Amino acid sequence: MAGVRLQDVAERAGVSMKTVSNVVHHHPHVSASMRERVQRAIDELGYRPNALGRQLATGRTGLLALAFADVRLPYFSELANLVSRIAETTGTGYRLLLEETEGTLEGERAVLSTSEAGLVDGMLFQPAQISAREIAERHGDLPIVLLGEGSAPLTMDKVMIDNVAAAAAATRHIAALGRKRIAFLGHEAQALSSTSRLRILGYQEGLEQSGLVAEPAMLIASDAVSPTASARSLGAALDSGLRIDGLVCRDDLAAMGALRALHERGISIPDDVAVVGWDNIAFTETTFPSLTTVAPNLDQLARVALDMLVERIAGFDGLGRHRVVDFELVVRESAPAPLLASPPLDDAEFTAR
Amino acid sequence: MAGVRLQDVAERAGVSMKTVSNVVHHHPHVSASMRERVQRAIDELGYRPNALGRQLATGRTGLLALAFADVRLPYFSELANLVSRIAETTGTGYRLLLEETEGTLEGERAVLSTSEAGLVDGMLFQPAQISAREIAERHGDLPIVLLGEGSAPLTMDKVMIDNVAAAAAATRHIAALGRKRIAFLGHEAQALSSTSRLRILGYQEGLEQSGLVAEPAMLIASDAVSPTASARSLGAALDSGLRIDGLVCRDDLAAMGALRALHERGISIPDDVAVVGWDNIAFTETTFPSLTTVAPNLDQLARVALDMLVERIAGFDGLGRHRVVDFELVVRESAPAPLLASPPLDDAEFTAR
DNA sequence: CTTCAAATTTACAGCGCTAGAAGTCTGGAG
DNA sequence: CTCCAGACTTCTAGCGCTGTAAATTTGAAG
Repeated sequence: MAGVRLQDVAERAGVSMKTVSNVVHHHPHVSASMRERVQRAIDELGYRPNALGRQLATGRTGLLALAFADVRLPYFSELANLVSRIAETTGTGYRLLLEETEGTLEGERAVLSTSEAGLVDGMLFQPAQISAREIAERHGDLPIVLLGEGSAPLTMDKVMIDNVAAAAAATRHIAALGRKRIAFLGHEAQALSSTSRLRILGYQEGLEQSGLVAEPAMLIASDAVSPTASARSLGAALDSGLRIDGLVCRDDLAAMGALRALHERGISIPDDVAVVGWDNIAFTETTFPSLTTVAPNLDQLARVALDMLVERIAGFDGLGRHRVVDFELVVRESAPAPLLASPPLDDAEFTAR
Repeated sequence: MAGVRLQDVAERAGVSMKTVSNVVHHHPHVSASMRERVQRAIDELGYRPNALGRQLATGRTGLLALAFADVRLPYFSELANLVSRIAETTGTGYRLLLEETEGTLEGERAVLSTSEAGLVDGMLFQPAQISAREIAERHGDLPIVLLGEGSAPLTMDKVMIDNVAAAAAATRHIAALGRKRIAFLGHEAQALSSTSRLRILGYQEGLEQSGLVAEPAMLIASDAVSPTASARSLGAALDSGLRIDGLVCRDDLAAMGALRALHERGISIPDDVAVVGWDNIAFTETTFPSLTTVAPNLDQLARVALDMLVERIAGFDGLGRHRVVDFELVVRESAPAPLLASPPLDDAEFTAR
């Protein structure tokens, strides 16, 4: 059963290898009788084409690397699931190789400089630390599309959402509830990521658009991207006297941590503090209260990224294309829609190009 | 830069391909001067060995398939992260190919019958639907280790935890809090999975060991493995008059849904209802209240599974080995330790073989 | 019955690398 | 100064499949 080669089938059927290959690939120019004869030999021998031989001959592997910090973060696992499902039906049907960088510089370098070439046809990469220059220098000739708002060389493709606009929309949403003391939770204490930077920028913009003033004291950093770390940070801030009535979180994990910290202190959500998260991960639907959150259009993101990657693999080598995909603010219990009064926000405010 | 072959390096250095290959692999019998000369050529040409050629020549790819229902389920993403980290440092350093089955029979069949051979060296597979017989028939000659308590042929390796013992321990833990009406939440309404079956069995055993009686009405099925579905099911059961004071959940997602359903109805946890989850996913630490849960020793599971798989790949072909790994009950707020009175449970009760 | 173009099928040269056999070159022993 | 073991290198096959070009067959027209 194992180790049956194309040649074996060819001999059995009394034809050339190439004819067998044509049959296997449903190529045209194979007469029905021949096709049947070959197929019988294939079945009798239990032949299964060997991927390695094919790959070497064609130079393609049908594999894409998906590189990001950590699959355990729901945003990434949801992305992986989506990309995997879309990739399966895209092009020749790509499969995914999982590459975790742990969000560290070394991890990201490692992902870019695998000593072996040819293993994957292309890569989807969400960098967090590495600089644009290093990405450009290290990627060799591997087709790559970058995800997220990290640093990106002008020569490479990239897909992201408009973080500033989204953060501003989220912040305005809270302000529209009449909140005046709106804090931001969950950015890095050291080495602010570009993601956090943009979101904080948008937060400030949203405050100003709502006639409020940004204060450094309202920025609550967190040690890690995790509910635990965020709960600890917010808890400490509250315990040391910080008074807030609204909270924009860098991501849903931070928001979940916030729910915990607020509950523990008997602070009611959204009555005392309105909370908005970011990413619209599955859990936001069932937390208590459920989370209002910025929902990037992940499906669109994955499709656009894969399309561009497939084009690159096919040989496109123009300058980098930077695509912006939609987001929307999903309103749930933690920061409900403003009751009435203020006119409903225009849709356009929630949807960027 | 791209397309530099071993041969090019050999010519540049004025040596044979084999010598270059020896240098690349740090093989012995290469004089220092020769090594240096070759290395210079490699650096000058920016040579990177092509994985495909190597793979075809050695017959190994260094890839393992990791197949399970859906990466979005935290249990699986945590497993993937762990396996990926351990595999990286195991054997020759394996990398992971992600294969999602969606938990469907077709998905599982597809994973087992990829038409191409040779792509991966082995597979870690957590089946949910497919029968032992079909697994045995379809896997061809691909080395596989099965994960979880699904159906497994006697000829194949498998790693799991003692679900019955764990469910019994969880149930006794709740009973030890003095609860009498302990329900079970989260199994499939149709086509019970083996996982659910074993856990329900253990639940019944735990009840009986605590002098309680199992009642069919206390089994609350759920449409899907998700907090949303479980919240809906439990909510409906409560609304239609079901009275409970304890709840054993099939998994942490069901438990998270339960928290939501109970909160919505103003039922206090753990005062009114004590809840135990299963899997010890990261979120259990920060839900409100935090979740007491059955924690399989995932690290051990991953290591044992990888060890067996590596042995299979190396040629071992003895009968299937079924390994049972440890679990422990992690006690948190949703079902705290019994206050005093009843003697502390013996450790042995929480740790199986 | 030829004849020729179209339709099929075959031959064969790699894709890039590894591994075992075979060859070449040391330096010390005889 | 010759010979030989041991140390290093080179040779030479493939690994299994595909793509191109050439060879063969087929079928309709003449």
